[in-house]
Amino acid sequence: MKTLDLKESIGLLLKTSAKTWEKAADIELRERFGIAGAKWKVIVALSIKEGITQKHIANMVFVEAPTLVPVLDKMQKEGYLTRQADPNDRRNNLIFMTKKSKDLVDSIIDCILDIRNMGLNKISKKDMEITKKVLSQIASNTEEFIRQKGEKTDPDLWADPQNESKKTLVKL
Amino acid sequence: MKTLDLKESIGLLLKTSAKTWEKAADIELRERFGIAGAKWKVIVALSIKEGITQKHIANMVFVEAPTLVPVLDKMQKEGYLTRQADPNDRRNNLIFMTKKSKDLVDSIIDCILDIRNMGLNKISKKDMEITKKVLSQIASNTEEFIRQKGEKTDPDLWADPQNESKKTLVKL
DNA sequence: TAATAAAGATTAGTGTACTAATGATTATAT
DNA sequence: ATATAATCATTAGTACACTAATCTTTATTA
Repeated sequence: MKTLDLKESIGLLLKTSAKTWEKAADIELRERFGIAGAKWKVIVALSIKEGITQKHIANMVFVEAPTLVPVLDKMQKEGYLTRQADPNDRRNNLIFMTKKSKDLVDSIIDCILDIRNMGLNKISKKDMEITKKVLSQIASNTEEFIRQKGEKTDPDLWADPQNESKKTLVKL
Repeated sequence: MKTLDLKESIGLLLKTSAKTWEKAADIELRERFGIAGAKWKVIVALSIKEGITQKHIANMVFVEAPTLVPVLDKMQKEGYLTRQADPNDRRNNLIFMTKKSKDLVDSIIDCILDIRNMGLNKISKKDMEITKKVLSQIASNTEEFIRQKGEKTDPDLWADPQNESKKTLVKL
């Protein structure tokens, strides 16, 4: 019977470092602003462009639309954003920031940059560039594989004019 | 108001590549053996050492003990493993493989290696080494940060004699 | 030894994320 | 022009992962 060191599994390595990073960010954002979970990403997305659809936000933060619904519900209830019917296309909800979230944007971005500095401590710029390239290639390889298996892989991402083609993602 | 390119967020890059990798692995394992989700990791963990506690398996696959309970329930019902009371410490459930899962081990490991080859396509050995080092450093940085914030970070991992000290994880 | 603490498995509750299906609306095509 | 297809938001259902709390059993300690 063969055996395999789970600690050598790339998938687990990716998963654990992603999980730990997210937890650190969550702790800090919660401590400074009481913002938990996926909320900060929505605020940053809206700081880039307001009055966009829920689908559009979902693409920007790399989740499916239904995942976002309860998040937006809660954020709306807590006064971070408003939903407004699109007069030009009544299928759309257009999302706008409130003063409460606009006032937070700069501090949140500062916080994210602090977390980034902390997380990348002792890592050279060059090594980080290589890592980004490798992770993009991994994402590209596995996405292509999934596509070949006939399943979908955030296809709206490439179609979305807000995101300037596949090249942009690979640069990630 | 500041702004920040979400595509430059390390956390999101880690999360998306981890997610896509996991999805690819899930598709392939499900297709070949009908094994979904976290099951393969449990089988690989047991192939390393049988008759271990649920807590021990949880540590090996980097999840909390309660997360594993329903997974093991299902695997037991499907005949992949058995739970046996530990005669020396009646708090423990010792987990053993069945013939059904033993017969699968070699094929599962082959499959994991195939997925690894696919996922790492076009990535040089050297770049991958650097990436592993960087991801380990990121995990180490963020874990240290979380610890300083007074929260726990899989502490059992360091205490577990099966894992040879912190160095092992960093080598990940 | 008796009280207290710790540890393993579990349950309950929450959050996150997915797919599939639905209803409303808009686009496309015959 | 009308039928068909596609799109957005949402609901329902499933899965997974976490924390907190409980039960049982074992360790520690006063």
